[in-house]
Amino acid sequence: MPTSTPPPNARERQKRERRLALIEAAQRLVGERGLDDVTVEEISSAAGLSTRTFFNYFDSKDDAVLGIQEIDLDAEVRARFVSGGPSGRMMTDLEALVAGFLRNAAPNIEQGERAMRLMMSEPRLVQRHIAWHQRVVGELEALLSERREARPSPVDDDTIGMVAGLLMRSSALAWARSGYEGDAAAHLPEAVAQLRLLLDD
Amino acid sequence: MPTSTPPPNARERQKRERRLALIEAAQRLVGERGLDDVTVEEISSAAGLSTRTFFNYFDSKDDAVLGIQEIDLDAEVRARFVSGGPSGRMMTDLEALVAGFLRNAAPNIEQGERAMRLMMSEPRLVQRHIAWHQRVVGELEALLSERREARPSPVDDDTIGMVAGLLMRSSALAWARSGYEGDAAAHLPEAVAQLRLLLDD
DNA sequence: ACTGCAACTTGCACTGACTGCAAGAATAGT
DNA sequence: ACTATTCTTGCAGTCAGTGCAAGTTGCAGT
Repeated sequence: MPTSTPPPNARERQKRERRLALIEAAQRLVGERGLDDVTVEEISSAAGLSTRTFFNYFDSKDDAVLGIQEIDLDAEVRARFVSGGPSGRMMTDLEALVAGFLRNAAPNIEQGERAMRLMMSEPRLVQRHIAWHQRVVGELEALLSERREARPSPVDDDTIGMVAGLLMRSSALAWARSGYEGDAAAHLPEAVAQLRLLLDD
Repeated sequence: MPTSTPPPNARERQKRERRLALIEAAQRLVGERGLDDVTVEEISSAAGLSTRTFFNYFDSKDDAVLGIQEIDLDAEVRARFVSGGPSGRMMTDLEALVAGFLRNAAPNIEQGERAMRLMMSEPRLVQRHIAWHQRVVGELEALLSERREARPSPVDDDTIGMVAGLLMRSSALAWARSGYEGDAAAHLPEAVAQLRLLLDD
């Protein structure tokens, strides 16, 4: 889960810093007192910003706690997938794509890990996290449309999208189970293996 | 998606009728004007109840629109699963269980279909629907714990739960694609087939 | 360095989903 | 009919979230 390249100007830099500060404040306060006992006003204050500004950065309180950010996929990974690659087999290529998405799921590993820990005790956060996966799946479906030109698949897009969502969640859970070793993408093979094991049972 | 047996006394009967009335009002109004343009007050009014009472029946506005109800699984289906059946193979038995859940996903087929239709244009409803699936998965995990005594599986509970969720959603989408023929449970085999097809690709 | 402009912050007022409380109404049981 | 229990409702309130406009800050060009 590497961070993106530092932005070029002061505005962008400030934007990024403020974002991180809001996430940090949100995760800390929620970790101390629980999701429902922390207000947006408190989070904003702790980050030195106004409540109104908070909502310039995040759609909702839960998003800040999760550190949810814009979907950003490496252009090379993207290009390869839409051209029918890397292997030409849908399941294998889907794994590569999911790994690409997982690598950019949170601003940094620490905040990603903290979000995972908070999800263990806050069902609403899980739901919000899954909602984010759904947005990724929406992006994926656009890619699938493009890919169909190069390499049609007999599987419907909904199923592919849902399996992608499942793999993302499963990888994150495997990461948690490992004690947060490496990053979530590193645990994707494990998630795939479990899925195959179940289908064979 | 059959309805449950009519309840025995006036109180229960009224409760059920009010619930149906709230769902009907919610679905109609949201269908006409969109989710964000309809208030809880309007829904409650249309059903002849107060806003305060609305929340005695549903946790949220979205739940009413979706017609979400308590998870209710047939006792026989439940008993068979926890004792290691019906076939002894996890994937096959999971399918039977998912079919059981699907059969009781909405108060009646009409309201289930209307919920599906509304989800097509309201992403927030999709998310709420998936959240309900998560609750079902929570119930499933309790069953898996019990079943482990009778028949352990090498697959972790999270993966099993997620595949159950995927199958529920996939069946519902296949039902929609068929023009709402039969019920969602009837489309489960199709969902399973698509999943297998992807894993083989 | 100065200037104009675009982007961003903030305070403010407000909406609507949702909640706790208590009084009154409706059902259930004897 | 009487009593106990359950449910409805009105009310007051919280807080997440939103639109608006005035003020501030960065940026680019001269």
